[in-house]
Amino acid sequence: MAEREVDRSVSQTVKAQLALRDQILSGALRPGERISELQAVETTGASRTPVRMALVRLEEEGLLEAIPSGGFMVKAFSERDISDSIELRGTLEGLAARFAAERGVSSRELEPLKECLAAIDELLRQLPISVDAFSSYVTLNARFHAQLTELSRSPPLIRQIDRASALPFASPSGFVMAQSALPEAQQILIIGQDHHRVVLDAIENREGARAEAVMREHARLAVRNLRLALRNRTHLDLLPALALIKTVID
Amino acid sequence: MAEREVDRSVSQTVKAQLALRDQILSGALRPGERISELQAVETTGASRTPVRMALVRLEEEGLLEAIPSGGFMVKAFSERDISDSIELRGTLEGLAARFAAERGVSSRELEPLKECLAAIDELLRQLPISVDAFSSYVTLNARFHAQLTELSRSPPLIRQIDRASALPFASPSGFVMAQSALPEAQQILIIGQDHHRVVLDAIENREGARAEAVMREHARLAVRNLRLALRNRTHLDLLPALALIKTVID
DNA sequence: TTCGGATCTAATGTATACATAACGTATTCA
DNA sequence: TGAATACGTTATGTATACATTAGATCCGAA
Repeated sequence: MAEREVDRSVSQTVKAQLALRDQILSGALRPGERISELQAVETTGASRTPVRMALVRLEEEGLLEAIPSGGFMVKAFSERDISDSIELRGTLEGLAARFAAERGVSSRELEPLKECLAAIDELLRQLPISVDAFSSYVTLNARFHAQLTELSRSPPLIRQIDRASALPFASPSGFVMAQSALPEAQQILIIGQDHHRVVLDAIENREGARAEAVMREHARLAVRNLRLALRNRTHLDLLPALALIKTVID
Repeated sequence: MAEREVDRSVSQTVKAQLALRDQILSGALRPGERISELQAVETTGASRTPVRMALVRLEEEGLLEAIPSGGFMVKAFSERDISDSIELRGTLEGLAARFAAERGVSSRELEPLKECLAAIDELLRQLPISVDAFSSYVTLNARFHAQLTELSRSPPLIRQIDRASALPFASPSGFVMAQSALPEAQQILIIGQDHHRVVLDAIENREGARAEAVMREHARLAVRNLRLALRNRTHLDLLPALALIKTVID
């Protein structure tokens, strides 16, 4: 085992999980295909025990499906599955926003959100938006959503949102990069940012229903992105986990 | 290993998972307490490998928490955690009801739901409700909720609802038995059944918003049950997973 | 030629041995 | 007497050997 540098700081289980997830998302493992443990042992460098642990975790994560006779296979997702997952995430984020609004949030807690908002404003100031700016947007957007979720101060809800966002195509920034080449891209970013602004305003004014509705609509934006990206198939390579999408017969 | 009858039809992993879950819910393992693998090996009869698999699954299920330095501990829940979990479940069921209403459901698909409804009606006809009837109600209620979830025809959503209902106190019937001794019990059952009736009507008429709102309110009924049960501490022994609730200093 | 059965192979499920890290205790020094 | 360090014990993380089961292939019979 001297052939491979083993980083002792991370557990073999985590390493195997990351490696397998990469293989799944990159398409090296095809949907419907049974994952061979022995093969995974070879590609990840971990032994069977941590590999099996990683497989169980990836199943819970939603990327794998247990085969009744034993073992796991890569899950396949339809376009409907993906849009439903996004709407699901939006519904949960809506609940988080409502909790935040109803339960009240101090201006101190709101501070980092507003900083995030201002940073995105800064990004959008210069049009047209560069690819670098898109990349920065993805980071800031993810941070905004994470912080917003935290505002609910509800550990069970935060946990569920994290789980719902674990599917790469369901995450808040899942389809942002995919639109970077689309003509509608800049408009969509501007609209999305307005959603961010409105939801903070609603939370600040303790308007629960408004905060919830806006977050739901915000997720719908991602669904629109998904549709656009699948229609204009030119930049599908920017999509994460494209390999998991059941290709419609066309 | 002749000392213990091993049923080969179920995997050791599943057996260990069931046994450990029982121990957690019955309070044999206390919240905050580290779960010793070796001890679990002795009590479950499985060896360390399946025990570890079971522990990972129970963590994903939400009953256990990973300890940073290694191993797992039993999770503790506050009253707020539980009511949030119920509201979370209600929100997801609301989404399922809305999907069903918006996407349309054939009368053939609605049939089993209506049978379930009629069976509960039959139960409620005779007042006061016996303990046996309560028990039947729990079964029928669980079936109704499961079938309703299926109506959404959304695998990702069904999956999430199942996960949200895995926590025993968050499940649709989690607090039904707890109220069996309360004076308000019969009213609550009657109201709950009306929710069932209304949500089916809404779905049949494709009224998405109405179906969603009713299911949310329906979950609120469970929250009220929780509050009532915790106030009247006489029949707390009927509660599942009571042992997991952080006792408020009183 | 096709269907059924048997055997063989290879996979997963399980058990256990080993290594490493963490925690507790005891002893020593300040 | 208290605190810090070192050592020992016990836990978890990992690797691997073994067993059992499922799937595939091949042969034979109808």
